[in-house]
Amino acid sequence: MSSHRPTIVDVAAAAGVSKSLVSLALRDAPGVSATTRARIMAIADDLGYRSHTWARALAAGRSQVIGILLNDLHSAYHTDIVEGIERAADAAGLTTVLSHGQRDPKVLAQRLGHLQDLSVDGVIVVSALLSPDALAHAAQRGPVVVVGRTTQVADTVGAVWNNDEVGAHLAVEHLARLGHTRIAHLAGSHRPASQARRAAFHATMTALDLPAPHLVCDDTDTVIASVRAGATTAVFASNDTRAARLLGAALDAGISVPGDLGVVGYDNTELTELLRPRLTSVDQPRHEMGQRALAILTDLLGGGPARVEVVAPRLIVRDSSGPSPTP
Amino acid sequence: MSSHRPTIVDVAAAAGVSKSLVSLALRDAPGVSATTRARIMAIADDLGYRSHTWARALAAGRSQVIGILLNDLHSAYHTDIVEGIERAADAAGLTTVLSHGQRDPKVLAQRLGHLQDLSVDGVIVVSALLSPDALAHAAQRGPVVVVGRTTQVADTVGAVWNNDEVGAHLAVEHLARLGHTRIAHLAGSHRPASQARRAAFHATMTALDLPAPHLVCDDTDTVIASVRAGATTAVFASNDTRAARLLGAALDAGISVPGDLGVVGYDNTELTELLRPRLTSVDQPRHEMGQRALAILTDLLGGGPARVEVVAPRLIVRDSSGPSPTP
DNA sequence: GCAACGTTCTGGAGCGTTCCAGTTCCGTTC
DNA sequence: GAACGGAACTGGAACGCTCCAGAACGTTGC
Repeated sequence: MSSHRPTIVDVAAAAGVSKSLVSLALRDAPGVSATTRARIMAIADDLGYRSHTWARALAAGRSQVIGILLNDLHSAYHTDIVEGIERAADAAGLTTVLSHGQRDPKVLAQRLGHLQDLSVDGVIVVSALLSPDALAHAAQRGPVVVVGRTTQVADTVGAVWNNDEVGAHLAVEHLARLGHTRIAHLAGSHRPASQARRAAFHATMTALDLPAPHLVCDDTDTVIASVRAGATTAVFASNDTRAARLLGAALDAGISVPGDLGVVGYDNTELTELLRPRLTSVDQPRHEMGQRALAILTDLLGGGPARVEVVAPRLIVRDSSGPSPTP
Repeated sequence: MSSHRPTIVDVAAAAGVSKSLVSLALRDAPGVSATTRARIMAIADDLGYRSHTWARALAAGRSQVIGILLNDLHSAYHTDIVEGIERAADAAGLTTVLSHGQRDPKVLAQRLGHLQDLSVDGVIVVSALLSPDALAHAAQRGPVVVVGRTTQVADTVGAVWNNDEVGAHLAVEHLARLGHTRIAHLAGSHRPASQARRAAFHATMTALDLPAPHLVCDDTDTVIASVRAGATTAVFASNDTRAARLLGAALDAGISVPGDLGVVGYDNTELTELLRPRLTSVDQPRHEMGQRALAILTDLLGGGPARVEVVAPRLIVRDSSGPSPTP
């Protein structure tokens, strides 16, 4: 009645072979006859044997486990990326564990450390909040890939992000094509992705010859005031949550969307379908980004160089963007 | 230029003491003089030593890591619970790792197995999708606490959930007090929590002497049709997402909320503030639930019995519920 | 009939840590 | 000055596994 978790030694004893052979058999390694292997497998199963991941890792030097660190769990955006990673990891026979950092760079860095303490084989950071320094530092301990735009870092860190320039361009062009000329940008933080979207907003406005000044601010009230004053008829928001807040504020202010105001978000989260009007948004291919991140990581594990991949976004048109009101 | 991660042996060599002493010093164990301890600490720090969690776990038989399994990452509801758990875990000096099961009982069971393969000290399951059998089975391998209502299981599994009866009662009573008599229930799945809410809906309707029949269905269209027919003026939805869909459908159908239709959700997720009108909802004390789950788990680790705790929800009134339209 | 070979299997060392039973050293006490 | 006791420290076994060198055995070829 030993309540002990069975080990390969137990299996070996039951099968009348050495523990080494059990190890080989269970790992599908060559050098074990088919019949013996089958017998060992059956006995292991019978005993309820499960391999002890970390004992294995300790002995083998690899754990076949990768860590995923995400910004926070609240974000609908990050989770699809995680799914992409996990699907690819499953296919590659890797296990994943998650951790998250509550949107706080300090916590993120700490959790990244914890993850690496577990001696996972590598870490994928799904967050743009970690400084290049922190990433480079972590990369000294083990392979690191970041999903999310960063200012370019040490070439030891792999990265995947979407092309924010293209995304912003798609959004603004779409609004312009609907006849809007007074387009504002509801901007995000000062992180690289937001910066890029902001810069691309300006560039596109200029390229399309739309009349200056181009209103850019990070504050809903200012935008609403501008709409009321007739100085803005459409807004490109730097993400869906901001767009949702703007939508709420517009309805509160009696501004009809898309009648008086066209709105385009970014990230194509599930919010887009829950809000009314449904939100036009720029979609990042999140699953694909996750897959690519894992591919970069496995290459890194195989001794390859860290590379950066940039994927293309596309615009999903829904109800929040319509023709410009005739002036 | 050994790129090797430093071990206690390296630290011991550098400090000119035995590895045992280093181990003691780093763990703050007694039997080390203050000066030696300080010296060892300094040297460890210097070398960038970090303890190898799983080697430690292997030797000590405990890892000080607990696993958290969640339903899926998309759910705004679960994430606060996780935060509650993690905050408590931090305070208790435990590390956490997450995993999730994509809303699929099969995947959940598999991930639960993976988590236990990592030989974490215990697992908290934040999902109501796992069968009592699966939970009991997992509990044989190690301590398990579930957050979310389950039909009562083996007394080896700890549990926390909110009092759905009280929650449903609060919602219906609120609507009744506003003058609604024709209240429908937009029901959830057949899981225990939904069942309980449904049953409590009926019980409350009866207790309040509201006229039968009490419409219960899980389909938005039917509810909308009933509102159109004048047979329903208010809806208690089994969760916020369902309520959000109903809100969308109502607006699509030209039904004004709360004018023609009062809506109350459940879970008080962030959706409640993003939607218009803002959603009245029943709040579960999610942080508290997470904390309690961890408390139960640590008691379990200490050899205590598994217990079940039920916490009280409360109603948060917002804009989606207003006085009944005069008939 | 014997060497050479391939296949299957074994024993022991080692991964980084903890734990336990000692050992050493120093200050007290009688 | 011998005996004791406690604090500080050490060495080796153990945790469950992998890896490697080599043993055992049957086949093949000459």
